[in-house]
Amino acid sequence: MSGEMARRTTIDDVARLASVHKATVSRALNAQTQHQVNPETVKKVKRAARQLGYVPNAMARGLRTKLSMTIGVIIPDLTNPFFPPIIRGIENYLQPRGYTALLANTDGHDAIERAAVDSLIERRVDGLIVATGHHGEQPMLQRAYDAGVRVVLVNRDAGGLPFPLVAGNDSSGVVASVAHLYELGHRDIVHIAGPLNLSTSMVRSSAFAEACRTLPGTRPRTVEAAALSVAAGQASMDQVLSSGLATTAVVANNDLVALGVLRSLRAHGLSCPDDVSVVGFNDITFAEDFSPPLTTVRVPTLDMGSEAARLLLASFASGTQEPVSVSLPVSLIIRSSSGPVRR
Amino acid sequence: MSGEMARRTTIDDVARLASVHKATVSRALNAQTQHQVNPETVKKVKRAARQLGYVPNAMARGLRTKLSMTIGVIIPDLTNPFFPPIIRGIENYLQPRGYTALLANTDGHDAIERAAVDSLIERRVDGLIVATGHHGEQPMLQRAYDAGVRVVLVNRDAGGLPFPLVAGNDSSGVVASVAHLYELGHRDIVHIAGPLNLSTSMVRSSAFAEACRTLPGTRPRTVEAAALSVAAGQASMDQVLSSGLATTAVVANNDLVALGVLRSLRAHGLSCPDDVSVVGFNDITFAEDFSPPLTTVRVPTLDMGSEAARLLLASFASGTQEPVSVSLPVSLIIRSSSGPVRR
DNA sequence: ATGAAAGCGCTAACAG
DNA sequence: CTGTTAGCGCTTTCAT
Repeated sequence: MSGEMARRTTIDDVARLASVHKATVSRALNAQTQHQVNPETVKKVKRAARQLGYVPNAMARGLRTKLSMTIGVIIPDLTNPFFPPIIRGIENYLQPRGYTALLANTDGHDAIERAAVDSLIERRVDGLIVATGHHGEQPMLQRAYDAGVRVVLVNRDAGGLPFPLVAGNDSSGVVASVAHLYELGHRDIVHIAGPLNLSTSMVRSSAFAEACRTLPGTRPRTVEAAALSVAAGQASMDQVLSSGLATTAVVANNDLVALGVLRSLRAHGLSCPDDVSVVGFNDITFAEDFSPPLTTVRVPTLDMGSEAARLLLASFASGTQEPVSVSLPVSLIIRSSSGPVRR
Repeated sequence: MSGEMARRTTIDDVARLASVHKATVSRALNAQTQHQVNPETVKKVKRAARQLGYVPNAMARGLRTKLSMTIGVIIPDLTNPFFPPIIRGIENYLQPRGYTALLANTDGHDAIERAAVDSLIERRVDGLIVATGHHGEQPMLQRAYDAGVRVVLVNRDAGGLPFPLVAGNDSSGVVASVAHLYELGHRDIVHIAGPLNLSTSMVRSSAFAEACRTLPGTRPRTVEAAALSVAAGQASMDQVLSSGLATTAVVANNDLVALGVLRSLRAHGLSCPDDVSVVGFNDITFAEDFSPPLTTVRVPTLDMGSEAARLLLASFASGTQEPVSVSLPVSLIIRSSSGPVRR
């Protein structure tokens, strides 16, 4: 109806109403520089700003300061309950420090990730927190880094890139899982690994093999799931069951895969844990509500997020970035999906 | 180590390398204006841009064009599996059209939402998709609208504001739930409503009351949960059970609340559905994996998201915004948490 | 088909 | 303590 959209009020409008120069308005409205302005003037300026509903233009400011006060966060799959708490941890750290997180969801698709990184660089994010690390993306992240964008990896490492990584201590989690099953009498243990281009899959499957090696009498086996999804986990377990080989316990790469295992077991008329014990990884929300409640490894997701953010902002302050790796402790949560081996 | 961060390459750098004026570079690199440039020149410019790794500065462009090509998306709770699919629906529509979604998570907290909206307006988002609608936020959204930001609401309506709304047909879902329980012989049905400042809570609890009114012999009751969370659902059900009043079925405001009900039942040594049947709402991921698998109302979340985005972009094109409301069909998904009333 | 010039809204020297 | 000036990187008239 109104036809024209009213022009947004600018710093000049505020300056005019307050009868000062726009530079003074800028100083008065900025916490950093406010002290260089007469308190009376500050009050006058703020009143004018409020009266006009003035909201500074972040694009103009960023263009001038070469700072966007924005951090790009790249997530492989928002529908995996593992990631939202990490995001919250990141935001918890960022928000009080004046930074905003710009989320990009890649669906695990490489082309989407490329486009996302481009879009983030266009917006001149000051840094990047990347949860999609995998082997084969060197060029993309390297380009980001060359563009002056600091990078911190979270959860997953990226092959050969000298970026800091914040992750849970995956090995110790897997070792604890295997030991738990061993104590319950299990010897025929299958590991359903994730795609092996992910560092977490590699680390966990190595830890699995190593743990079994130290435990006498185990007959370990490893199967690689096609993806980190419920469907892929179910398909892998279907395959394990139809192989005919004895299997009394499963260590899954993560909870989604474990859930797929649970579904497969049910579809085959098998009981968990009476026929097969299952252990997951991550302790996602709802893991305790599955049928049966899932034994799994709890990872401190909130801390992972905030620690990654902390490392990133610290690298702004120091100007340098050392590839320190932070390893956070994990703990085995024993629920009902694991039990004594059937005799 | 390197001390200085290399200056980002600008359009002038590209112009110099290609031996043309920066205006020509701008035209050559922009799909809209590319046709006004000699094809040879375009090729030359693109080669230079690639060689320098040139990435245009979105802040500079936005400052000039007064378009950020960015849509703010305000979500109450990212850890609720109901919302990620909506976000994906939004992104699916936005991305191919050159827009980027800027996510803001409010944790259902009003102050955080206010800060988020401010931050989005500072960044000059072209529009807002709001999933946190509730009574009492008029000033905030009104301010956004006055600032030239178009708004579309999704899932929840906001009291009295003339913004388009995209939602599921909640009434029909509740009616179907109640009818389902009625057919199973249930008469003592409790509705655990969400906080009544949410439109969805109001709509669903009215529909519940109305449905029971048309069904002879029902003894309906309604309890209001303190929040839309598992914990609040569990607390409400604890309260219902300790009231001593007969209850054979529960219609929960959403799946999180329903999950809390399941936990409460288990804690009280009651069986679902043998002692009490439970119906949820939304059909979140994992609802089928709960113990027992949850009977619930499926809402087309992906479609809700993309439809909201479509409406928003349409309002840019038309220049006007009519408060059309889109109501999407829902369907009752019957699983194992509902069964015949115990006799 | 290309170049020249102006300006989006802001902050940061530099004066005074 | 405040005003002046310049310029961040881009697009868009307006010329030519």
